[in-house]
Amino acid sequence: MSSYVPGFELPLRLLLAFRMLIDELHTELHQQGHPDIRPMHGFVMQAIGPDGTTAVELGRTLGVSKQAAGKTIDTLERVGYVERTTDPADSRRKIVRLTAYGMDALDRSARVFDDLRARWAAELGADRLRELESDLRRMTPGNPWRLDTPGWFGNL
Amino acid sequence: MSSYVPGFELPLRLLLAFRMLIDELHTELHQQGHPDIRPMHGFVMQAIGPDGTTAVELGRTLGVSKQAAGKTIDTLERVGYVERTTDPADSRRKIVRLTAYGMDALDRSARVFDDLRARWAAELGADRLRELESDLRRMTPGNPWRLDTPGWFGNL
DNA sequence: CACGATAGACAACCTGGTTAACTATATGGA
DNA sequence: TCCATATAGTTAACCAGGTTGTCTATCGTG
Repeated sequence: MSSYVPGFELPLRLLLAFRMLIDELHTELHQQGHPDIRPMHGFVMQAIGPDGTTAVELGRTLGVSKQAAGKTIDTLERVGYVERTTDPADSRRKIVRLTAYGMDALDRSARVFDDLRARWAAELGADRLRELESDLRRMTPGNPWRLDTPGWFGNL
Repeated sequence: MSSYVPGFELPLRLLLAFRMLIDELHTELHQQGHPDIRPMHGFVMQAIGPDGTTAVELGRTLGVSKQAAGKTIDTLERVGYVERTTDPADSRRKIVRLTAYGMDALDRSARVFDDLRARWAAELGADRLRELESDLRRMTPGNPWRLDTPGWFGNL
């Protein structure tokens, strides 16, 4: 709105900064052979991890029901980012694993984020950026790898 | 997941910080007579503004179709945050205005965000917080009142 | 070996987005 | 003045992704 309230700016700037980075990442990925990737996919693939996981476990990690996790896996499978294999040790379980294409998306994401961070460092100075990260780390204790973001966005 | 990639931390911390503020805001609001408010409502009510708006205009502001804006208005109307009145000057238009209850939600949000910012200042020091905000402002040029967040979240 | 727990699939439902089609009303130019 | 065009809002059909509940198959243990 028009009325300037200092307290409003902090959350909005944090969100804008996040959106900027995510948008730039995906513009890059779309040009680098990943036209179908969406921001959510990155979170899910991070949650799947290098060793694979199951729908139930993925649901717990993402903060959604196992059914919702199953649907998400369906989507990623259709795009070619994951594949399901049955667990030889337990025929109830289906292990979801990243494909080479999926791992490529994660590798490229890491590289793009590093580039974007370097751009921030060039603009702000390396010291200021480190301070910014340190301050954010201080205000958001715990590991940054909380991947329940899909569940969180769900009830926005 | 486990492999530490510096570039990944920045966006994740920005998002975590945003989520923390939003979650704390809504915990507060739920206890202050707004049990039905959801994060999205704040954005929409900000977009409606003190003078009211129409569904088409709101859709443009939020970055969604006029039909989606209409549905959102329905929801907010049901909860009691907005009311529709017909424009006497143009009988096609229906002006959507915040109710007193809706304005109360915005007022309380502003106060809670100010409190949260004060808590950050107490933890980080006022100078560091101002630097953090200044750095974010520098990296996210433009006004922070881009309210197309609902549309943006839509295709996450 | 039977029973409780677990993994996954399926169905029905909700929300909030989309596009398309339709009605009613304004508006501006011939 | 009248008609063509543009605009506001509603409705419908569809989609994605979340929910809960139910069902089957399999595991593991007492």
